Amino acid sequence: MDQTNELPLVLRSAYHGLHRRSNLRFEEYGVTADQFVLLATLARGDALTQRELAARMPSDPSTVRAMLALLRKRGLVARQTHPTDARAKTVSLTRAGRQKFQQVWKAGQSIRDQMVSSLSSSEVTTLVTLLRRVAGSLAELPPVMAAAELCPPLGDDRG
Amino acid sequence: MDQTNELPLVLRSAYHGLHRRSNLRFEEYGVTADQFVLLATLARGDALTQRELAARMPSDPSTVRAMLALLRKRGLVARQTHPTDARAKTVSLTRAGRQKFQQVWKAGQSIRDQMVSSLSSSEVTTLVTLLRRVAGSLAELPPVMAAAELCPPLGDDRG
DNA sequence: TATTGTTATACTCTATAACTATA
DNA sequence: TATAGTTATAGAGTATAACAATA
Repeated sequence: MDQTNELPLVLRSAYHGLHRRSNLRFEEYGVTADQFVLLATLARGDALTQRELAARMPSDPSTVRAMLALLRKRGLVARQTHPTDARAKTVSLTRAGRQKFQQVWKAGQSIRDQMVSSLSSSEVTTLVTLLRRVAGSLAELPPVMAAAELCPPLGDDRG
Repeated sequence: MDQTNELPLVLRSAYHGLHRRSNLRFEEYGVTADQFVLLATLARGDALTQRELAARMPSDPSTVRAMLALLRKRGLVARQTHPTDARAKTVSLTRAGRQKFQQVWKAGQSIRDQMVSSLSSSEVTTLVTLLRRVAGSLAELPPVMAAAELCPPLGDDRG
């Protein structure tokens, strides 16, 4: 029997559980689960432009902007003008932001442990590998669709 | 190397891609990805109470209530008073709701296909199995934690 | 007393469109 | 022309607390 039909719902269940539990656990630190993902992404690769940040999380650029406004107000992230591109701004963690990230990372350890409590370590590796492939498949629009939607049918194939 | 640390982020990436793509695809049908999950849950087990519905999706009861208000206004779901419990109300798909669900289910097929395009069928089975276990581990509060948070340390073990 | 659902309320995330400034 | 970011705006999901009705 093909389990493809069940994959979306079980993926949602797993993510929802993680998200909900993270929000509860992180509440005392004053950050949401999504804000933590932003902090974690900056901790991995500092001084990203807002668009790079959005692409890596992943999230929408305008969503990221709204999140950054909240985090900046709280002094956890700061902006600098991009060294070579005057349009762009780079974003990085402040000292307080790095500290907050480390605290929350530590607070989240029990959730990560819980999450894999019914998996062997090789199963964890398998799961990460398969999820990475799924994420990759869903990341960009498939070229066929993108092309089909951009180009109306042509009468001939000049050009 | 332990990949547990990466699991949350890659789980989020996969889910985010699915969610975003579903919202785009379902837009012409006037339903969101989350509303579709609600319709799908009712399609599987009709005449649920709102709490059962929330538990199965999974989602928060008050979130489900807000979603139901939107879907009821559009004639896709209807409520009946529970046969034996006058407090409760059961929710079910209307004729239009069933039809909408089938349309959107069909529209989502290409997303489900895309999602597993880089997986063999046995890998799909493995992924569903592992995700189901992760979802189960995160579903309820672990008894140890729940007990620890409710009960301050005792000086003796009477009772 | 505990539970189902409602009401009121608020915040976060998400996303689009029109716009400015720069490449 | 295309891109980075802002502004304004809107809607959806999430969640809590106080409340009424019922078990």
